[in-house]
Amino acid sequence: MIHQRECPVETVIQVLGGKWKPMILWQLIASKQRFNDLEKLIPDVSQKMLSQHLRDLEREGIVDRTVYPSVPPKVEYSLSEYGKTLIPVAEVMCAWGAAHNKQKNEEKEESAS
Amino acid sequence: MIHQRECPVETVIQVLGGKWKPMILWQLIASKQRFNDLEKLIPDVSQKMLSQHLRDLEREGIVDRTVYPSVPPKVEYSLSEYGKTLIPVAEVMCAWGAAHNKQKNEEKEESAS
DNA sequence: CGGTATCCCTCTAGATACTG
DNA sequence: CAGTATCTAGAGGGATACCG
Repeated sequence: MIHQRECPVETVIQVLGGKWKPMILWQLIASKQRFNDLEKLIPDVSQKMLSQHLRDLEREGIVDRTVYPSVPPKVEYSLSEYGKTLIPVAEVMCAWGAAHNKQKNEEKEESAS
Repeated sequence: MIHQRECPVETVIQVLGGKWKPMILWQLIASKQRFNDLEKLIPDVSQKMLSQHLRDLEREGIVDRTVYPSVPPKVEYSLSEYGKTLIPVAEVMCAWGAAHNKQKNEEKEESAS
């Protein structure tokens, strides 16, 4: 499938390539979350970046945003049906990334000995 | 396989996340290339970025750099055996990215009509 | 041929403060 | 609760020039 000059690998990197986007995606794969929940689940993210990344993912059609008109306001973010097509992609990336990290750690231990 | 707080998806994005890295990878999957060949194959890349990205990929063990001590100098870049483990990952990403681009184009055409 | 070195600019992300 | 606005720092990348 890699047969074009403009490789769409870049597309995936753009969609997933914000600092917190993989983490957000991973949390939403587990289950839908409120804004505040995501803030707690991803300790170091700022409100600004969380909001911005969620809006990016929403614009790509990956995340659904549901507003409940209550007081206090309640907003739920969830993986859309389309967003679920990203799960197998994320799994493959995750597997290679985990193996790669493991190998790099082993290299570090070798050089330390 | 997505079952940890620190999702290694980020690792893949870091490894492949330079502006020209997917393109470089794609060219090296096709066949080994000299520095100058890559410059021609990737029209808009600067020498600086090509060099830098190649060094990044080399450090990650994905690309092999072979220097032939001749005059004029000759350097060949090729995908390492380890680097080949990235091919299936790139294929999955490529497939999703292509489908995503296609869908976004269709949306644009709809709104234009 | 196959690079480095330097300068500059833009874009992302963080900190902080404020709001419906 | 769920954001937006503003300012700033730092990394990534481009242009240009030079080198073994």
